[in-house]
Amino acid sequence: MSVAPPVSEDAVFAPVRSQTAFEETVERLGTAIKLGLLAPGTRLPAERELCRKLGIARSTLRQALLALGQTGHLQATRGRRGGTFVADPQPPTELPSEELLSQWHEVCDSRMALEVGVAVLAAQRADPQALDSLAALVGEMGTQLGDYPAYRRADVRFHVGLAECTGSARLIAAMTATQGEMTALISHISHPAAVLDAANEQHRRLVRAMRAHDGSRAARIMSEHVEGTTHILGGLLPARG
Amino acid sequence: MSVAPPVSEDAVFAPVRSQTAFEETVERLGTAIKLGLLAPGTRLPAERELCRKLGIARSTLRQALLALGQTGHLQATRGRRGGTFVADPQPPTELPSEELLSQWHEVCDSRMALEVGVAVLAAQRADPQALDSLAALVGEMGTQLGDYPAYRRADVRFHVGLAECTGSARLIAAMTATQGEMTALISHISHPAAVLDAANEQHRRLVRAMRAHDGSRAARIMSEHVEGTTHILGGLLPARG
DNA sequence: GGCTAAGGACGGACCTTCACACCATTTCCT
DNA sequence: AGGAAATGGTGTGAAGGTCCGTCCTTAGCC
Repeated sequence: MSVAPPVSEDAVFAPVRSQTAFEETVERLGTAIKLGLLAPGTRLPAERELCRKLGIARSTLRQALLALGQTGHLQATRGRRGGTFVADPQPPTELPSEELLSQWHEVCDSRMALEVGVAVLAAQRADPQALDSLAALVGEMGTQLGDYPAYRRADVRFHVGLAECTGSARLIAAMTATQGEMTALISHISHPAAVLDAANEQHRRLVRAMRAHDGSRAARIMSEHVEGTTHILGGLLPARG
Repeated sequence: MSVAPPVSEDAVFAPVRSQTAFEETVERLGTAIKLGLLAPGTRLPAERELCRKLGIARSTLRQALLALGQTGHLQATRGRRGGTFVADPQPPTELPSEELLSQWHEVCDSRMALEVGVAVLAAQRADPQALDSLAALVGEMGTQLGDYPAYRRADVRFHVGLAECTGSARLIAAMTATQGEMTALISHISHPAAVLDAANEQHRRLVRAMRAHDGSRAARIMSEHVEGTTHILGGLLPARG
């Protein structure tokens, strides 16, 4: 019988973050819009149907839609053929919150774990058709080295696409949330074409490793890929705190 | 300008599960107790201090403590030297819920991603002292092949210890939650000593890989380790649905 | 003109959470 | 012995979030 090591109990007694249904809805829809997962012009399901899908009351959903409307992310039209539509992208993205900035190291760490884990699983389950889609996204990024917003949209679809290869709804949701945090952190820094090109080369090698179902190689490449972003952020943001 | 692939929007419109502060508190403390992270006899911080740490009202905290008291996980005594103490382990663990059983494949997938990602990060940041602790846990498991509950407690500490090596609070919390789900799923199946021994051999190799800071090897070993559990569950539970 | 499908608005019921004050019990210190 | 201190136990009311049902308004289609 050995003595249990003093496992850090900070995690157990850490603050309970109780997000309301309203907040979570704004977060989810807002992130999907900002990431381009819901393209401009997309029509959302009707309120009466959407609140059923989300498992919340219509009045709660409307609060969220109203909030997203006021920030210019959504626009609603009435009448028979009406609906709620995704508005054109907002050029001036808001600055990352103080809270997120102070946690940037945590964000990068959990991103590292998630992306590497997803890469391994995705490599195991690689589906030729999905790999072709990913390769197409790599090609698209290659043509958008000079247009960062466009590059980033394809980048997000690439990483979320990796999560989709695993077939796990949880991982897709986690990847979406993580990419949302990353976007908030990196959207306001410069992205030289050379940097984007190097990152995209890693995308290309990653797809090759997945075609070979080589999980170890995929993990190594992804680890380096994420490390690249983390390193850039580390040079611009305050040390971990 | 390419056409965006029809990214699955199911993730965006998935149900918003709003957990109350009460539920989350019961979940967190209950999981920590069931996993043995809070050992029997441990004294919790005083209510007035704990509710501050958790960021909730004292009355809300007391609801959770009352619930955990009624299930026999906690016991409170009054007076100057009083407090709330973790009770002795409950021999008859409740059966996993229908909900969890139906999601067992999702649980194993997200566990795979998390554990592999954590293994890579932990290998990079291996701290000799922490590695010694992990090795000690491997040794302890080796002496408990005939006592599954004791083995499992050390097993949990091992995996949570890996997450602690990363230094990321988020990853520690995620690992704790995942181990809680796994415990619920596997506690009611048989665990022959041979199987536990094989799993522990993987633990041993994992520590060696981490000592060498070999993230790729750590990822491969961890992948096989998790796959082992998943395979066993796959033989006992219904196909994914 | 009427039907229909969509967003928009309101009010009340219910539950959770919070803040605050106070009570009961036990131990320690003077 | 007696009071101070630390702890769990209890109660009350306010505030806010969520839900549900109902109705209104708008716009296109037959």
